[in-house]
Amino acid sequence: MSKTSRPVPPRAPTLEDVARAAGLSSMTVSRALNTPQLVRPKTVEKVLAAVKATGYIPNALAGGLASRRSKLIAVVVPQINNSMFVDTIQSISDELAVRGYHMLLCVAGYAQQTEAELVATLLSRRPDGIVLTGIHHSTELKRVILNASVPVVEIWDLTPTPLDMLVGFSHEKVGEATADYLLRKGYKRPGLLWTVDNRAALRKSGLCEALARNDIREPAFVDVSLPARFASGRQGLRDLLKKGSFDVIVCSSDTLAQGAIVEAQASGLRVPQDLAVIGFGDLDFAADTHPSITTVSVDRQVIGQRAATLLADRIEGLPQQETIVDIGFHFVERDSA
Amino acid sequence: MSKTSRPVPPRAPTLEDVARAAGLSSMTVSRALNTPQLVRPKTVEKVLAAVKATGYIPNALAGGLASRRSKLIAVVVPQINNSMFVDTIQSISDELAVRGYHMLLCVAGYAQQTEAELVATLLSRRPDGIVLTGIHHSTELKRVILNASVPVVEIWDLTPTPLDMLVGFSHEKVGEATADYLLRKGYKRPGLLWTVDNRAALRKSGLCEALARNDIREPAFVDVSLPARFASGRQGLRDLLKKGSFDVIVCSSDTLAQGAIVEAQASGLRVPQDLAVIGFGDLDFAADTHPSITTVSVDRQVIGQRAATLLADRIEGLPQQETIVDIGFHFVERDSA
DNA sequence: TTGTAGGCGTTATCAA
DNA sequence: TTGATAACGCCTACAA
Repeated sequence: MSKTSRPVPPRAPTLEDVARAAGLSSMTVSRALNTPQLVRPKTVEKVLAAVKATGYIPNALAGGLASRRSKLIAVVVPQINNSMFVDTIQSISDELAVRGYHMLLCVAGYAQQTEAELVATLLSRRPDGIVLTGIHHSTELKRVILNASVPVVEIWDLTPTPLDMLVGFSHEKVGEATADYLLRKGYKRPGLLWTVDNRAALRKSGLCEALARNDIREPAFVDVSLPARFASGRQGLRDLLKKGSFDVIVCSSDTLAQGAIVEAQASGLRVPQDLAVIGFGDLDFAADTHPSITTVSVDRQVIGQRAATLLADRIEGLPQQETIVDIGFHFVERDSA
Repeated sequence: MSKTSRPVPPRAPTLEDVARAAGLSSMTVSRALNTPQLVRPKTVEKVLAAVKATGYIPNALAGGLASRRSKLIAVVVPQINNSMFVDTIQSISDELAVRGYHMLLCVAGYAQQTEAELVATLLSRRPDGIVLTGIHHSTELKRVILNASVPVVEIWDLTPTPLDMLVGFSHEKVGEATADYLLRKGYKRPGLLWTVDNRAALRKSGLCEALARNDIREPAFVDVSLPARFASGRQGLRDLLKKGSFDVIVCSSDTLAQGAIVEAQASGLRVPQDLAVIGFGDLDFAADTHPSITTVSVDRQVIGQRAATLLADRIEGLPQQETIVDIGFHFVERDSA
């Protein structure tokens, strides 16, 4: 009165179970699933039927262990809830999905120590590739990652000496382009509303040095904590206006610019006549605010798409052209400055 | 003249390598790393030294295969670049990190078919738990997921019959609360600016039915595609104003509300005197726009935090209280309505 | 085109 | 407290 029929297997069906059901060897089933072109069509059919019958779901842990390819890409970003990065993350995810990879997403915060530790634990998943945000990493992280000899793409920055591959643009040049615009438009008294992160700092120094070369000395600025928010833009402008008088406010992101514009208007200043405002990023609202925001456009989706493509190509041994990609940027003149 | 010294092992060091370096068995090394309290302190020291010396990084694929616990949580969301979800994702990620799990993030789009397929491939990673957005899933998805008998948390919605666990709130009630507010404030001619997703639809029907019970018939509305954007708010209001005249515009998100407010102001309407606007979500800018946005506040971070906690507790066999969590919401009266 | 043998790196289990 | 052995489920390599 005990084990009469099936003892109800509590464990998930394996390749072996499918093979048994199909009257084949497990190896043939594996081939039918992964490289069907190497298997007789009729056999493939049998296998697929058996898969459906058994409810088989492959075990990628076992597969990855055996094949040494996990089909996993680890992505490390400082923050998710940051308008700058979400679009990039989404496009990485989309492109990876097309290529058959899954995305392991890790939020590192802006502390280097944390990033090094995170990457170490991520490597235990044996990802086929890693995406890192930025190019400033602790030596510990570099050591670990180079030692693992896993393909890496750094994004959102530019350097002639990346760890491996890179997709980004020059933040210094963004700063310079902004300075050029200010000079061309005849602005003389700029004020800065600036978030405190590495990339923003580069844009700031590019801007300030270009201004200095034209005899405009270090502008007054207000630091803003991350992520950039509308409210910080409003508050930041209030703080800035206490420090002096300005004809233009340059913001390290459109979100701050949007806040600054509203704050200016709320305090009776006309934008751009009384106070001009410049943003960065060309976020989706920038063209539609009132006035629309003069800003620097960066294709955040392309960054993700190219990064994912670089990794997948490298992993799959496909020929690669450039592995250092400057996606550039362009200045967008609108109504706010 | 060949293999004199180390033949440079191209493969990553394994437990075996560490064991050799420490003069122990691999099993002891494994214990020292995972359950140090079961190993003599001095032995643990030796192991840690050997780990550092060899540069050992555990292989979670092998570990997961052997232990049947992957320490991986799969998270499925419709979109990342959607202000509503990012905060939840970030808090899931944060909480999971604390608990020692990694997050596999998948973007499903809003098509059910896609979600079912995605989850099937996700299950091949043998995640210890899954987070699904919403409660509307294809029967295929339900079958697959129940069959896998993996802990599941559905988020951002409420139902007495979840697949497993659930953290959310009632969208119908949000709609009703909004209707109550409209009635209390004496608004008679509402117009709707509404995104086309399941949850928004629930809020809409909750709103419309409550209005109907008070003899206000189905309001005019304009559909907006996802993700909700500032520009859609502006354009949407233009479209809506062609359909009739209104004393209040109810938006399915604060982002739309922000756009609608700017559009109203740009066309000479005072908010709220000429036209009131109500949003949803209490996004970070809602309190600081001009006028500030009357909206419904939802703690998006708590959703993520609770979801992660529920999963981790369940996985680790910890006692659980409620597995259906209504985090509620509250109406926030500000200046726009 | 299909099958066999062996190993991927870890942990569960039992023994010492 | 430590070690030996046998899975875990799949894929590489080779053989038929």
